[in-house]
Amino acid sequence: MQKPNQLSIGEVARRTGLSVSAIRFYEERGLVLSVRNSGGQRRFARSDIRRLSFVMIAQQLGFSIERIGEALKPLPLHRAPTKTEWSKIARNFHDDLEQRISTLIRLRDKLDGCIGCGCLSLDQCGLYNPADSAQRLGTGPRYVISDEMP
Amino acid sequence: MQKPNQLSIGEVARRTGLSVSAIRFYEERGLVLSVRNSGGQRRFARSDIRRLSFVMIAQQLGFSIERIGEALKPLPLHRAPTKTEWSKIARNFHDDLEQRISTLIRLRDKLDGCIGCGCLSLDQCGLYNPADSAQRLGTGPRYVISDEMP
DNA sequence: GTAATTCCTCAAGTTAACTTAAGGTCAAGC
DNA sequence: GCTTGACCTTAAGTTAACTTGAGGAATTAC
Repeated sequence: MQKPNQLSIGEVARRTGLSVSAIRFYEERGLVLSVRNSGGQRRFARSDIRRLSFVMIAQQLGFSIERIGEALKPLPLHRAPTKTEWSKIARNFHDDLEQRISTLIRLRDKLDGCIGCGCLSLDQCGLYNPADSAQRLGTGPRYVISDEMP
Repeated sequence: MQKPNQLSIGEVARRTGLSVSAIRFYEERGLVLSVRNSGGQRRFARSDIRRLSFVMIAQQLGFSIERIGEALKPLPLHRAPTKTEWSKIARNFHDDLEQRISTLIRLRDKLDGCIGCGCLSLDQCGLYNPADSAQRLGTGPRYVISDEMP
């Protein structure tokens, strides 16, 4: 009773390499959408494999699933997107990457300037600039990196 | 009863901009060491301010506290480190940064090559290579990105 | 027709890097 | 001598991205 264009979650898992639980999780977060069959089981479209592949690639590039969800919004759910639609998204990610790279390079250069100077104190070193940081890659709370005076 | 070279945790917090709880946490993780006064309160050395500043800088560069702890191991606890000692560590971080940058650049270039090609599938795209990824920047479990067959 | 898979839905656990809260002690000022 | 304010400890909460487990239906395989 499996229509040709309807994949079970297990099949999608096998084809993408994702775990079943991860796919359910992605659906919960709105990255993919499925329909249910008469027995209440999920059925995915073939095009969702590509969609999920994109999710995995974007994660490798270091994007959060929230960000990826944002990026995927313009794509149609449950219909294969066109090349143009994909490329728009890719270009968007490119710019983001570009920015992260240059931030990192700036920081590295500053570190180079500082090696051996022994000036490691926050007010002098110039390396410590909370504003343009590589921050927010870590996880939990990190509420106040800003200035004092509450 | 505060000796000149003995700072309370509150003072260290004020001078570094860290929160008191963060400093306690760092101590627990071995990034700094304190002694206790007669009443059981922590006393830090002046040199710990610079040590903690370094921790903050390293975090901006995107290093985990575990990694930072490793890096700080060769430094003497509770004695101001020499310039040579500092610069050795900085150089170490530099190499690490260098590597992260080139990985990111490689990925960006691949993305550039892919923009608009519409080939987003894991086996074709060349963008999806779990091995040299920007991975492990995210947080929780991420046990299996590898191949199947358990 | 029944056993073995696969799937479903919660609820709770995991890591990292801290924070917040609760309940009590220490130190400094008046 | 007492009242703030700073400090202490321990336990539990927070985000992200999932996993693991429990208890129960739906499918598939023989």
